[in-house]
Amino acid sequence: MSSSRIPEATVARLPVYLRALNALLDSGQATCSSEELAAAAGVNSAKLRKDLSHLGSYGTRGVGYDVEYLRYQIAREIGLTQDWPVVIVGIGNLGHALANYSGFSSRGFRTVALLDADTSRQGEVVAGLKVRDFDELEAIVSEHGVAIGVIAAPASAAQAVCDKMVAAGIRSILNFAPRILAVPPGVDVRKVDLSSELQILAYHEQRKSGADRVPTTEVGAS
Amino acid sequence: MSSSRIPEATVARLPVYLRALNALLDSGQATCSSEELAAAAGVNSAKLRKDLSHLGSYGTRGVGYDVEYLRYQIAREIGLTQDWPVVIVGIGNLGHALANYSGFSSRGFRTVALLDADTSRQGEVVAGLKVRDFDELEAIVSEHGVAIGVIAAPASAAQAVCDKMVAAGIRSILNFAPRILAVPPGVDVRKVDLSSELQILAYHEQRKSGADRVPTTEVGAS
DNA sequence: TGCACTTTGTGAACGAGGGAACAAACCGAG
DNA sequence: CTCGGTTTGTTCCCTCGTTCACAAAGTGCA
Repeated sequence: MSSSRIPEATVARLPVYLRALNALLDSGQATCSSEELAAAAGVNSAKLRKDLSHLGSYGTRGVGYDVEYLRYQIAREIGLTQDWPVVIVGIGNLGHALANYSGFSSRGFRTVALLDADTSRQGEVVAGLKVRDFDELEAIVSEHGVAIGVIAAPASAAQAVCDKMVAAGIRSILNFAPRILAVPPGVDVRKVDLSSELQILAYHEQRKSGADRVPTTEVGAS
Repeated sequence: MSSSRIPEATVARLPVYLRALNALLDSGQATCSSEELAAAAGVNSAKLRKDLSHLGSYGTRGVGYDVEYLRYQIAREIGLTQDWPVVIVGIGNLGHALANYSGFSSRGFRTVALLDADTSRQGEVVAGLKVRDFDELEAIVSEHGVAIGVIAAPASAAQAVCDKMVAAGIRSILNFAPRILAVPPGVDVRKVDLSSELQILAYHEQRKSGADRVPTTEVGAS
């Protein structure tokens, strides 16, 4: 059951478990039960145990999980025991925030270059890195073996940036621009869509407050 | 089939359809087929049609959908025909980016206040709004009828900010801090987790490049 | 009007994910 | 060694979501 394929939903939760384990480790806890870890991760314990069972049997019945050991196993499974060089394209407001975000530079990920097509931004130093020209992308990818690219450019430029990234050999893209990206097979794109998230909240909020205003009782059969 | 409950997966895609329709409208297209719209939204046409069928029958067989009409219907369904006042708490790098992000201020959402507990940040003007003290949250929420809050504060402060928001009457929260938030029933939280997204990409990237390096053939039975 | 053609809306099969419940395994006391 | 208590790993079942395939409904032309 260990090295077969891990369900996508489980993969998406592994980073959450990892963060919860780090927090437990910081608080000095050596072992934890599935109940404890599940509470810290915001899921129920049955789901947690099933998720972990996809990686292997890393717990001890009657005892629980060794925090440090489990943390390492999850990190290894995700691939954080190796170093991932990352390139960020588009150093506007969002690009600045991402470059300075500690979660990006720490723990397995290393920002090796900040790029922008706007010459007025080039040369500026952000988070210890000088902003370089977008045309240098291919050279940088080759030099550092970059596999992951982050697009923080405006929507109008996103597809062009994406195409260049793919041409340069990048096969995993994190896209912050509000645009659907077309990529060839074998390239993964994950999008972080700020306005979509807000709109989803608005939908539910409308239904919450609308329950006492809009009756929706049009079912009155004659 | 129109006004019953809409599946969560469909709700999550409605903003994508809305954006695709806006793009079509900008390019001057008056009608579109499900195939066209699906391509623009990055889904297959069967899924698109089923999603739209949950809202009602807004298309014409043999013809397609009227872009402007469908756009309005989706916007109404999401709740974007009304105005949603929003408060952003935590005006660091990310808060700056969010405040300036056009997708937040336009189209139904209006940022009414930027708050920060750090006195050194207060008074600064960002995106036309002066940064105010976090303690003013409750007054602002009452005054503007704010239902949606955005947390861009550091992880260590996120839960405290969340609690204050809930106490002030906010029932929908968009959380950018890397921390699981505990909220009472009736409050919705959506999280945008930058480092999780990167880690998920890393996982898949590892499997892609690992296929020719790590054999994973430990199945050799004795 | 009648017919060929296009496109939507939906029914049904299929697959993935979630939750409850339980057997298997481990610990520690006596 | 045995037994009670605890916690994991797994099985079963149900719900939700996706995809296929097709009938229903419209258009335009002869």
